[in-house]
Amino acid sequence: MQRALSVSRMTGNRSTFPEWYQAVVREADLAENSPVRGSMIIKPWGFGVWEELQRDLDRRIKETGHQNAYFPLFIPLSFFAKEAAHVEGFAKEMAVVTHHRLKTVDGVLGVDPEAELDEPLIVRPTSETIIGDAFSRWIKSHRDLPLLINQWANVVRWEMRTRLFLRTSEFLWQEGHTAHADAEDARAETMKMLEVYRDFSETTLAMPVIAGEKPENERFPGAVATYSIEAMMQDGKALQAGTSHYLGQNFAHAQNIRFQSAAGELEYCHTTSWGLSTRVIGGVVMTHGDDDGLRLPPAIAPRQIVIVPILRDKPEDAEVLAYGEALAKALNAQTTLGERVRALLDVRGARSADKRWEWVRRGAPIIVEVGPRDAAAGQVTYMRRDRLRDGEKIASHAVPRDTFIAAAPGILAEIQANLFTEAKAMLDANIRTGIKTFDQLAEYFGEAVDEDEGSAFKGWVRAPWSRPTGAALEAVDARLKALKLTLRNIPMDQNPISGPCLFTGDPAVEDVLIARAY
RNA sequence: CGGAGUGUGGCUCAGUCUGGUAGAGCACCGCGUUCGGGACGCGGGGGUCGCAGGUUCGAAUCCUGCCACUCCGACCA
Repeated sequence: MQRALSVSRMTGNRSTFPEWYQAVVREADLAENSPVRGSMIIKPWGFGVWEELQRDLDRRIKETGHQNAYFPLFIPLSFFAKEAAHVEGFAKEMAVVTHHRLKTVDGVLGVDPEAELDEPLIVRPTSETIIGDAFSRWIKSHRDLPLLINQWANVVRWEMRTRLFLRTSEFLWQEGHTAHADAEDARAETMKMLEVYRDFSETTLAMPVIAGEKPENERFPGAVATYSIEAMMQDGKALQAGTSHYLGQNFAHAQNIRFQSAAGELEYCHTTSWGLSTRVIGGVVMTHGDDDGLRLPPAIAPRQIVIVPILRDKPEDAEVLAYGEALAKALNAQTTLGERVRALLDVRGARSADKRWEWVRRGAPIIVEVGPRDAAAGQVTYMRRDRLRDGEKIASHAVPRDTFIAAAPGILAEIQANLFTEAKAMLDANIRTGIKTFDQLAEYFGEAVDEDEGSAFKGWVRAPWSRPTGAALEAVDARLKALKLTLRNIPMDQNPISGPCLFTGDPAVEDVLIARAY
């Protein structure tokens, strides 16, 4: 039997994992590279996934009291320049608009040198500055606070090296921006949205994560504190899947975001920002994909149940189609995971075997076949994408039609839970504790990293540390970098201190996560 | 921007060393037989061989320069 993909994800050779990832993205019709360097085309099936998860996250954002708005794509350079650390952090990765007109000279189309802008415009890499500017005008009184705004937008960061979904020059995301009267309220907001991301990731994406605070060297430019959720991919590397920042009064000072307190004093706001991007689609691929392609959690599958009719260009086809249509209708009338079931009868004129495998590669959670025999017997034959194979054999189940209709919402919920459970087991089993010294860490991850061979699966290490800062932290970072490792975050859920600092030998204050990362 | 590799039809690649009418498999179109675990036969469409120069009677092939992509670094959601 031919396999769905020509590359396997689990070969023991890490260098093939990126190839497997790209194969799944392509074979599942999620996205493709575009003619524009580093920018991708998100295809209908991939964008459908984005729309489903966007709808779910948008609901959560609104339920926590935020309102959507939209701010400009272009940010005046002067706006950006107001917060020093922010400028420094993004200076190397910005797209800049300098002209507003083209001109044909000697038959060659080029930029009109006379159309230079007085002030360059930055294509937003993030919108703290342009939204902060609006906040400075919107906020007058303590009665205007908290101001809770979110926008869905595209942003551009001029990355050196790009990968579909995981890192593209242009990507889609939501960015929340809020202003508060005091630090306590702003910090509570930061933590609240971190928790929204954690729950969204685990419940909707079925992607288990570790939520925690980023060490100071990994902070968002201009932030006082940065928090992240980190997910473990099937190659053991960490993917930062969402971030939430407490910005203190840094941006408020830079942009004059002030309010008059109840006591009549002028005070600077405390602000936050938080974002989650199309990157999580890459995370879903690398969390749930297998050697047959993508496996989508039902909550974000554009089609949760795909019915493939077995057609033979014969009169009984009409009966099969009618049977399939009635089945789709009955399924769509139900709810699962709090929403209408999304079932599709695939009536395209392709061979049914090809259609079935296309839906396997795309990750449709349940694939149903209905043929003349099913129609005659009043039954359906279905397969679950999360448990497609029993060894080499495809595991399919024939059940009475009404039984299936009644059971389908529950099966979808079970698939959703099952994908999470599988991924959670993988995460839990691969966080190594008990490493006491840096030498042990180096030994564990392999001191010499062969660039061609890659290295075997290692997962993450969780170890006590003394939370060094400044130059001491930079030294730690440099030692880790030599092992291609990074500090991921300091988990919110802390264990009792199990020993001295892995790096310095000083008394530890907490655990930190160490991993190779995307 | 550094290191390595690759550019030949939608995809995977052969052909390049040794210059001589651009190929294969899959995909696509037509017809027929099929269809319940990735069909088969016959016929067909589609490529200025990454781009620009050069050498030559003749360049996918040799030379020079450039570009793009992939992987590994640096950067980063």
